[in-house]
Amino acid sequence: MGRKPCCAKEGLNRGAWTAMEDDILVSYINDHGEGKWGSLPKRAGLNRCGKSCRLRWLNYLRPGIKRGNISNDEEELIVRLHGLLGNRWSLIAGRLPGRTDNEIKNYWNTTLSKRMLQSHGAGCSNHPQAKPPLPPQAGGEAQAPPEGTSSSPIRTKALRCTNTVLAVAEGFHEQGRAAPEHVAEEDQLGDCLSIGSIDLDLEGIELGFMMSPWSGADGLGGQHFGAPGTEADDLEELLGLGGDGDGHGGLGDLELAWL
DNA sequence: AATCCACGCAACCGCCGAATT
DNA sequence: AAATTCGGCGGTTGCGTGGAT
Repeated sequence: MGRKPCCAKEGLNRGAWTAMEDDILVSYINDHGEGKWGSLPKRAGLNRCGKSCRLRWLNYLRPGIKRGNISNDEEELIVRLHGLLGNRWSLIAGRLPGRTDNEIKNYWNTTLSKRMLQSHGAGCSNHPQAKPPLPPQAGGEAQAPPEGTSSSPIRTKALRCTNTVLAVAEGFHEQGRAAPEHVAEEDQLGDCLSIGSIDLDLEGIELGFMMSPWSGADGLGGQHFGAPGTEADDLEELLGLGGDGDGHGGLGDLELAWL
């Protein structure tokens, strides 16, 4: 119900994109902008599925894409963010301007996961096969915070932070938001920080996730938020979610703890 | 020189939530 | 309010390439 039939089974081109297809897609999007992926192939004259067009554009053709040569800073950030967020590739990619979720996912699966295994052994909780921190449905409720409490999960929606937003412990509320959609919803942290040249924002990090046992047990990032087993209340206080809603000092502490 | 194998990457698939009708 | 469509995400697959045998 509510699901459109798969468009990829009706004689459409599949597999690797040709240079001509790329040209058509790029010129069309340059003229008409992104969006309307479902009807784009028809309008652009491409014999491709809309999803395929979107993927090609986002992962390869979009301006500003960095390809290859992931720097040490970026790699370190990926490891840290993966420790915090798990396999939320789009969320991680949102913190790495110019990088795509697909690239980061591939990089993790091919390079970093092996390194993690080597350096942490087979039991490493950051292995990609590790369970996601918060199973969305009923089975995972045991780990989820109780409903109706101030620690209900914050929605995780990847938001790009391509604009430089420098937020330090002092006065970050006055700093500009990176994008209109960053205008705070009440359940979002809505804060950015910067590591070197890499901008971060903490929007959408699930509190429940950060409290999940495996994210901080032996991983590479979670423990920076506090010792494993940190009480939810402590984290709420740390994040300023349970108090007066200001969250000012807590986030400052958080940043310091993380960095 | 030929074959095999492992690796990296691009692309596909299925599902889900948001938006729209 | 329910049904439908759209956009996006994460997992997986398959192909091309380079190194080893």
